[in-house]
Amino acid sequence: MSDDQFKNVISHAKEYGFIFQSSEIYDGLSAVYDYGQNGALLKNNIKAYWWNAMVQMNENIVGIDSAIFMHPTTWKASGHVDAFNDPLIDNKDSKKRYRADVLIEDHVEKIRQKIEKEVSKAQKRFGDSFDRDQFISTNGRVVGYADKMKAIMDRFVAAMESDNLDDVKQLILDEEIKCPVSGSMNWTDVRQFNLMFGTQMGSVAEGATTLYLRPETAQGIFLNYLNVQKTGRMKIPFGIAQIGKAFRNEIVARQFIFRMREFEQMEMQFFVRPGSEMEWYNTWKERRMAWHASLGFGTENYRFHDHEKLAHYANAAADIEFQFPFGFKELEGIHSRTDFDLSQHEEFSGKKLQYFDPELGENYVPYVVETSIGLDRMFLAVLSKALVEETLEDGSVRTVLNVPFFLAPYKVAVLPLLKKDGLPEKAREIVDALKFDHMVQYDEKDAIGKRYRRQDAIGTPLCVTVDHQSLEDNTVTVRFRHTMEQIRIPATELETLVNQHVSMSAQLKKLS
RNA sequence: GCGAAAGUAGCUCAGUUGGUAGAGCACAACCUUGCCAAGGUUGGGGUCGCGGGUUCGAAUCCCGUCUUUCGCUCCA
Repeated sequence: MSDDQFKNVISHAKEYGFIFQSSEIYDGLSAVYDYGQNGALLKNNIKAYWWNAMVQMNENIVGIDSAIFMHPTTWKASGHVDAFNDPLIDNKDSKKRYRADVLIEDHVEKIRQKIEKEVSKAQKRFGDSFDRDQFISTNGRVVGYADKMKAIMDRFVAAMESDNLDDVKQLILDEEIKCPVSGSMNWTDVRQFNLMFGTQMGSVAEGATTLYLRPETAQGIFLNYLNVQKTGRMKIPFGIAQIGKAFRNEIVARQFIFRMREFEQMEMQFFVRPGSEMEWYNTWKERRMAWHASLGFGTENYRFHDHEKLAHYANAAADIEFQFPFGFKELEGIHSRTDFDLSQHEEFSGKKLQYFDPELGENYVPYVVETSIGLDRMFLAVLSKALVEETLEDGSVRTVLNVPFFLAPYKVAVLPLLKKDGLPEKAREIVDALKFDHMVQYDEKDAIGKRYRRQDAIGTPLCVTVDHQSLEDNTVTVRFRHTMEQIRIPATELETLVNQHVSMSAQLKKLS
């Protein structure tokens, strides 16, 4: 798919009330978006399909909804406080960005290599009688290098601890550290990006606590794992699912709703016996791929990407990548997180987070297999693949949102063929009969063909049209979005027909 | 954050060497209309992203800024 088609997706999303840029009347807020009237419905349906596939279909998976605010120690234990803080610097000539700490460490490493060079030279000279430790502590040149290394690292650590980023830059200038690409020292200031958003709880004057908006929903599950296990009498293996907002202060957030600073995750943490994690990891890879495939967008649009470089907590990780308009990108992550998180929380909280396994007769900290999908990315995946410009037999073009019926914002549109002769009243009766179970739209404006196309554009699967014959024999025509075909049925059979076509349960049956 | 491009009505866009803004579609009302973006009449909607500057006069030229897209970079 080309850039043009991606632009179509974005403008269609706005034109038909799916996605609006946040705070548009104030020129917008970078990389923040709002869901409109149709977008909210579609998003809720995606959520429901995920939630039902996880929680409703699996006896051993339960769902929770934890708070966005969490005790600040949570993020020390999880590693986010350390790993989400990088001092960054750009070289203005090469336009390359570096982590300042990496530049300095590389520089120190070069000095260390000089010491090694001196050592090996001396080793050759003295032969067997060479005493390495003594040489290092007495040779003037080597001692000078070592002192310099220590001085650089001390200064760097002191500067970082006191948040003195100006001195970090000055250190780089003093040491004449050059850009490996351009070879210049034309550096920007050092800036620190904390990827977590901070806020204050309590009065700032009286020593408020700094809280973070959670950068992932997973920790809310880990902190509640024993509560759920005990109150739900859960036996391993079991899972806890959650849908919720997470926040990351991304340096660059782009590509529409693909990478946003405020986003929504659908995560499930599956707690397993240590040693069985790889088996479950593979099981969940398969199950999650099957869930995606069930939407019918074509299996060629999905692929696994196995991670070679693993995060500090994982012993296996894979992404499910989806072919977005801008290429294959991560849609969902499946990670074997080991017992890292629970062990860290044991250590930081001083509370035991073990599970007693009655079959083995022993206590252990469970291992965790995580499935984590970005809801907004899922939304973008659905929208971008469903939006089609179809050329009809007569050469005209029809814009249609081919979303699976059970995900469509509105399920039925009820349309009086004419705006007179009692047809609107009859149509209203049908709306009133269907609205208890389904999102139904009523439309009497414009010609019937235009109304059909309007419904196509927002993905409504079924249009019910009321005509004069309807008043005589109580039959209506039903027009299907995907084929444009029409059938005439008694109005009394409408409810059954609609249920049969748009129900999510039929879809869930296919999945299991 | 750097570089490039762009920003005019809800959408897609036009707007000449600087002279007080247009089209199509969409929207609202009415008329017409028997099934796939029909026709007619009327109407609403824009301080041309925002702020400065140059000028008698700026959508147009200059500077700044915000937002978006693309590339780099980053990405648990």
